[in-house]
Amino acid sequence: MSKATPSGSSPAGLRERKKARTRSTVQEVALRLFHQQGYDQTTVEQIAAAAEISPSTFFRYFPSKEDVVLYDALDPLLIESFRAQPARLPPVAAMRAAMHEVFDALSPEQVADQRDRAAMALSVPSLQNAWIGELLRTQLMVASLVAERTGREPDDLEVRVHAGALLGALLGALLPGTSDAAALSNDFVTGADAALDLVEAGLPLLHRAHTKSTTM
Amino acid sequence: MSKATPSGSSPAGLRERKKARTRSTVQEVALRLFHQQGYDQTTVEQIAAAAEISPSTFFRYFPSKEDVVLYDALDPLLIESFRAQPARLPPVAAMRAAMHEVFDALSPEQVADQRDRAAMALSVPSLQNAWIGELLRTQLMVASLVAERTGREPDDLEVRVHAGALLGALLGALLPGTSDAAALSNDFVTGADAALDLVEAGLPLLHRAHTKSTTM
DNA sequence: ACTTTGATGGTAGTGACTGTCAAAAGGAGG
DNA sequence: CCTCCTTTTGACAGTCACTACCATCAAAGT
Repeated sequence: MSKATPSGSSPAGLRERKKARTRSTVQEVALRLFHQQGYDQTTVEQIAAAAEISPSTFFRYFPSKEDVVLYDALDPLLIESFRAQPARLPPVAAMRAAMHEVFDALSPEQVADQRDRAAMALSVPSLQNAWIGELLRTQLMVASLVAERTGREPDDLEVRVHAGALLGALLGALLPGTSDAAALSNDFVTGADAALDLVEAGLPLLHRAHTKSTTM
Repeated sequence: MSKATPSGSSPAGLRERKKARTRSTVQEVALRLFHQQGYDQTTVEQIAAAAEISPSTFFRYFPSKEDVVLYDALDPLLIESFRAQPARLPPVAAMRAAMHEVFDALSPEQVADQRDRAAMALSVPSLQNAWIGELLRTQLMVASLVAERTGREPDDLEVRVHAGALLGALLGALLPGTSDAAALSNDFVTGADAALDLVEAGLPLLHRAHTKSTTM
């Protein structure tokens, strides 16, 4: 009651702001170290030292070393945006719109950071697994969003298969070494777009030889 | 020259057979322990002791604790079968045929083992990630198989997206809690079939409202 | 100022995994 | 059967991620 919010952007108490700042500092420092010496060659102890905190504190901010790389402040935004898309848009279109909305608002610098993080997550084997795991959780969430959007149950077979195909397609496009991909050249938004196009077209490759095998 | 192969099935030297036997013993013992006390509660030391080998030797057979669960002797068979399908079958149909061919040849006991392993891999968080990671590698391989089959390059965008959608769809069907799924009730082959049906049908859910957004 | 709450640093441990080395066991040749 | 070579094994030591547990110290509310 007695306070006017002091410095503007962050509405929360002083304590919370310090926490947020520390978390972001730790992540920055860690990513820098990873970039310099490699992920496996960097110990948590080093990160903690460079960020001027104790190793114990590190694990209070990030449940594991992997999470320093995986933590993405953008995710909630993307979800929110996806959910906010007009209800009648089919899921793929909504996903496309959400991606554009979020990424277009980013500074080039932020986009570069995103790409770096993604590149690292995909190139380091130990991170790969964790990253994909993250994607899985995303799939489940996307499934429930798709469910919302189509008025079905989140554990409906069609919904899950749909979400899986959607995510899998995106992943396929983003994977390192995909050729067509403007994905690699500029922003991966372009690559993702291309993938979504394919899904919308019904994965044409599938139907080349139009063999309809009965359910058995 | 001087020896007739003594016991039939395994053509290799005595040494190799012992290795194979040990590996399979270790896996059996480990899975039993995991089933009894849980994955996280079982230490490598315990497994080694129960299998009557040293901890060092354990890691010579399996690069990590996770791999004891993940190692699947069936994978190569599935790949071989997929590859052996008639060339003109579209990939989804080929995948379906391969799955049936391999799983139909299994004893009910083996099928049960498969399901147990899958259930464990999906329910234990640490294993989830590793398992999905394994799937990723599978995706890349499926991509190259699809490439063979369609005469395209393995790093072609369409090929990768296709493989991703295929795997993602399967994953969506197999995920715990999927409702329609005969997947859970009997064999997951049925669930997988249903998923493949959906993909073959072009993911109908997608096209409800036929909004065609231009590539931008 | 006083209390309660929550964040921090330190210490001690567990457990997965790695590297090295010497001993045992498989396999080929005399 | 004995010898030489290769591979497999076990034991030891060490690293590192991660987990309590505890005492200290800063923030928030009264």
